[in-house]
Amino acid sequence: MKFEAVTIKDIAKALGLSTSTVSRALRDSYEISPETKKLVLEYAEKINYHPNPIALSLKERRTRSIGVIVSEIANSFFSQAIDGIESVAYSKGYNVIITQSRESAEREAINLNYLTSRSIDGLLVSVSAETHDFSLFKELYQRGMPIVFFDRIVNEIDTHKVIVDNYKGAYDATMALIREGYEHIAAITSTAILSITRERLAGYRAALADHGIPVGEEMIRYCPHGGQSLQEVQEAVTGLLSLPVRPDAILALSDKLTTGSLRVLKEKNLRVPDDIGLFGFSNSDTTELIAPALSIIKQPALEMGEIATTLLLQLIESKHPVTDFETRVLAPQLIIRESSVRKKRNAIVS
Amino acid sequence: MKFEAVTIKDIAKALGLSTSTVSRALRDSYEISPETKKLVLEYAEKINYHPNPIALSLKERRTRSIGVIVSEIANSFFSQAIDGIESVAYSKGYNVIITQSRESAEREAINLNYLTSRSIDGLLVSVSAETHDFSLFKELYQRGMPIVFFDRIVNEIDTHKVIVDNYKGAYDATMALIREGYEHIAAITSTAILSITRERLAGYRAALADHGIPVGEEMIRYCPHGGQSLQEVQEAVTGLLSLPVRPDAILALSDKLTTGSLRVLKEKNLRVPDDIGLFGFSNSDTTELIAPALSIIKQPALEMGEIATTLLLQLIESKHPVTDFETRVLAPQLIIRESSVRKKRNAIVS
DNA sequence: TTTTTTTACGCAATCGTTCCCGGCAACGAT
DNA sequence: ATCGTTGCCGGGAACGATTGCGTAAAAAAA
Repeated sequence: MKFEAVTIKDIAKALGLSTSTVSRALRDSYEISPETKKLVLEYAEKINYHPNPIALSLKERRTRSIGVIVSEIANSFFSQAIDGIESVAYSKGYNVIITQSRESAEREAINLNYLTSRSIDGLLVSVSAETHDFSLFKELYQRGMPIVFFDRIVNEIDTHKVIVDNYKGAYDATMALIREGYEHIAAITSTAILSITRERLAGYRAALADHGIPVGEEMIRYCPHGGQSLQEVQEAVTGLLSLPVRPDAILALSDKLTTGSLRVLKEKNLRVPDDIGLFGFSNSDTTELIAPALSIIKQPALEMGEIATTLLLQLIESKHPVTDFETRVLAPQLIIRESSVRKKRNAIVS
Repeated sequence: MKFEAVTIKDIAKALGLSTSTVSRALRDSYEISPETKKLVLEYAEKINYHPNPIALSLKERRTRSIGVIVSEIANSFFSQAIDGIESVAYSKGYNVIITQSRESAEREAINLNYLTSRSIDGLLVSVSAETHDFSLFKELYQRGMPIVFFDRIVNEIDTHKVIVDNYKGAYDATMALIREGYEHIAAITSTAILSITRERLAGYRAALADHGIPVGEEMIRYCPHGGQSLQEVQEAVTGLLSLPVRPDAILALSDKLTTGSLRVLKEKNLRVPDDIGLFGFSNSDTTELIAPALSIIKQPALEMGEIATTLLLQLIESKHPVTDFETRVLAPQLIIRESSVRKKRNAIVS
């Protein structure tokens, strides 16, 4: 089960040179005569020599690999983001090590430990819904590990961040519901500490306030595990429906919650959008095929992954310590389809 | 931008010992006195020592990381499989390096090169739809790289493989369509060389044959890029619909093709399942929400990833060369919903 | 011809760790 | 008093590559 062996020593031995000479020849050093270079290069090519990246890592104290922590790979938003991360990383010669927290702070900590013990050069993080304590990240960051946050960011840590304009996304979606005549708009979201929750709720609240609609706190339901289990969503929706003033629309603030809410509403035989409207954040690529076609706020996930990776690599490869950090805010895409449009009309697939 | 430094040398220096002693103490060697061990272990704990995995890799000639090549991460089947791969790998202390071929043989070759040059210990592969030439894999495999294929396998290479009973899946789905009264059942698939295409088509053909239905080759359409672009699917479906005997049902043989076909049928204002039935392979988790609720053949993707990884790690960690290989065949799950059930009935969400 | 400079290469240290080989006490046995 | 043992530990060579420094021979300058 051994695999390959050809090293610089083999070349040196075969050609009667020293390893230093071979190394320099391969790196095209000026100290090596053209003939020797040619000799070495041709021989290296012939026996299919490739420098051992492990040895290089040891010497240069860098691994050319970056770690990624997301809550779940099999989630449209994250798999699209990883897509972007991967393409940028590989094009620059880095590889990507992916871990998932499954919305658990504990697993997140384990992954963090694992990744750093594997000596990565930098870290891309979208924190879990459960994470209340950011001290692990802070500590790591202060010890010099380059970190870029995306989507679910940590405000207390001053580094590059990539997000979508969550406030605007939620504001516009709520506006769309209001314009459609919905009056009692509820919100379902994951945990309250999450940056995306705060920003999106703020947009939701602002839109209601701007229209003189009172914002009842009972209209906001939190799913501690981000909708990982349907039960969580069931409880949230059921709670909303049993309110004195029953909501006539739901704004779901993340991917899993959007489809989850629809599932529950269908179970309860409620017609969307007539009995109750639905608008939600989602990056699933089948939302238009769903009945009713879902109105969604879509994030440019791929682009976010690309940008985050580009920023991280800048951080990693910068000679001087970076002190000037930026937060890239991308525009969400609002797609209004059937689930938020009250009056029945012919299904015009947008 | 430097990150941590604490090595075995630091411990040795601080404690007035040699590096060999410290190393042995940490590895709990019998040659070290209990007091020294205690001293070393406590100090190591105190200064938060972690062995440098790079140095170990160099010494042990193994990296404790495995490479993965799939066609697309943001595809339900693969993201679920990766989920399984990840969980097994991490539990055994391996990390996972993921690459995607995007159904291109060229990108696949590049990734293959990249992964091997990063010295991975083993490889998990689901080949791209375009790959005609398996010589790169063969060569690599013969040079001693452990490889396990899953889903889209390479029959010519004798190693562990993990698949689903594609024949049965397609056979049963076709049967279901026949039983429902559909008479002209077409098939849409990706390239013909792909193992899954061959197996699934065989099941499709057998079911038709068993019912005395002639199998017209014009009823089978191939999408060279596996449905990566909708246009491909559009052409396939349009071709089918303009046939002298118009098909009254479509069997889609992969994830992208199933939703793609539905998209095209909707564009053409055809009612599913009344104008035309649809059954397809899919691992998307929103198929039941789609209108009409899709009848699907679902693969146990997570389990496939887990098994493939377990087998690969066995290969990697085996002392003796393995010669006895197995092909694990898992059962697909047939979920019959609305898209393949002709007569209208109340939407009973299964 | 002698001295200086240039050219072209080798030696050895380094990265962090493991492990083979020795070595030196202390101890019991002869 | 001498000889093996045993217990504990250090020196140093690997693993594969880079790189500062030293130096022979060849070329240029004196």
